[in-house]
Amino acid sequence: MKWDALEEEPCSLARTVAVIGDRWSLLILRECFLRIRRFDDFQASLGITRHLLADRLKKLVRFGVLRKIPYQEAPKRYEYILTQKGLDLYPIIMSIVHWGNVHMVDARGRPLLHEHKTCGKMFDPVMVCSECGAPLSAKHVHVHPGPGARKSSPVHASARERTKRTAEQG
Amino acid sequence: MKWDALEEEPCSLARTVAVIGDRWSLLILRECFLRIRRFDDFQASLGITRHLLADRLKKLVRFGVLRKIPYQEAPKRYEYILTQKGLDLYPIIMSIVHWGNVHMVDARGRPLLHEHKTCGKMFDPVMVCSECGAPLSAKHVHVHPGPGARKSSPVHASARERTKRTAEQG
DNA sequence: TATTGACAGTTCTAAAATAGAACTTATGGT
DNA sequence: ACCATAAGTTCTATTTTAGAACTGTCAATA
Repeated sequence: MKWDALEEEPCSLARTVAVIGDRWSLLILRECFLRIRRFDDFQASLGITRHLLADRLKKLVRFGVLRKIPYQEAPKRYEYILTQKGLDLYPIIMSIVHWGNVHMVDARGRPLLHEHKTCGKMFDPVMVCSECGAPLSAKHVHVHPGPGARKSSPVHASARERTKRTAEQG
Repeated sequence: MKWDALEEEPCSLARTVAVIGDRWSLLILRECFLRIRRFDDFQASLGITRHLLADRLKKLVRFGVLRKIPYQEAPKRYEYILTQKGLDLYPIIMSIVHWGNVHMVDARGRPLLHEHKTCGKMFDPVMVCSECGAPLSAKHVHVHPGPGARKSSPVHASARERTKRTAEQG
C-alpha cells in the first residue's frame, strides 16, 4: 500500500494516520502547542533535518492543520500556526502524552505536569462518553457501520470469514 | 536523530510516538480492538507486507502492548492479544478516530458509529479534566516542568532564546 | 563596499526503511 | 504423493530519511 492511499481509506483512523502517522508530525505539532512557530525554532528544538521539516510543514499546511502567516516583509517570512483543525488535535496529543506518562516514564517521573486553569488543579485527561459522561473503555463500546462504511467491511465479517468468502468468489 | 533515540527522550509524547508513531502500528492496533488476533488476518485486512507485519508485531510485543498466546500445538501457533497496556491505548485510538470523523470524512459520512453499551446511545468521545470534569482545550491548560523534565527544557525557554544562549555559551 | 549574521529553505549523497513477491517450515487431510 | 493452512523469512527494487552543505534575501556592521 502506498502512503497516499491511506487518505482515501474509508476509515477515520487511517485518514488521520495519513496526517499524523509518521515519525515527525506529532513532534512538530507538540511544538506548535508549546507556541513554537518558526522554521529554525522547530529545527533547533526537535533536531529534525531541515529537509524533512520543510516537507512536513508543507504537508501539515496542505492538510489544513497549520497555516502560514507572514510576520515580516523584506525578506518575506512566515510563521506556522495551528488552524482550528489543528487545535482540534489537542485531545489526540493529550491522550498520547497521558499514555506515555502512565506507561513510558522512567524512575525520574513525568517530564511535564498539566494544570487546568479553569479549576486550578493538576490533572490528567479522561475520555468520557458525550451522552452519559461515563469514562470510556473498549469493552463498553459497540461498533456499527456508518453511512461511509465500505461493503464487506472488516467490521461486519472477520478477516477469516472474508478470506474464505473471497476464495469462494474468486 | 535515530528512531530508537525517541524512546529515551524526556517527553511522554516522544516515547509514545516511539511505540505507535509509524505508518502501520496504529492500523494494527485498530484491528486488535476489532478482535483481529492472527497473523494472516492482520495481513489480509490491512494489506501490509508480511515482512513489515512480522516486524511490527514483534515491536508491539517488545513494548508490552501485545502478548503472544498459543492457540494450538503442533504446529505451535500464537495469536496476538492486547495487554492492559495495550487496552489503555483506547483513548488514543478513539481521539484519532473522532478527529478523522470531524475533519477527514468525505460526503458519504462516517465509516463507523460508536454505541456506548452503558447508556445505549451513539456517542462521540470527549476529553475532560480528571479534577473538575470540564471539557479540555489547549488554552485552558498550563504546562509545568515535572520531576522528569530535562534542564533547559523547551518548556522553560523558547527555542529562540535557547539558540541565543547556546551561541553565547559556545 | 565588503562582510557578517539571521532566516527559510533547497540540494546532495549515503544509509535505512518499505513494498512486493517468492520461498520455508510444520502439520493435517484426501 | 499432493494440496491446503498458518506463520513467518528471504530476496531485490524502490522510497524515505539522515546529515551536511549550499542558496537567496535582506539588515546591520566594519
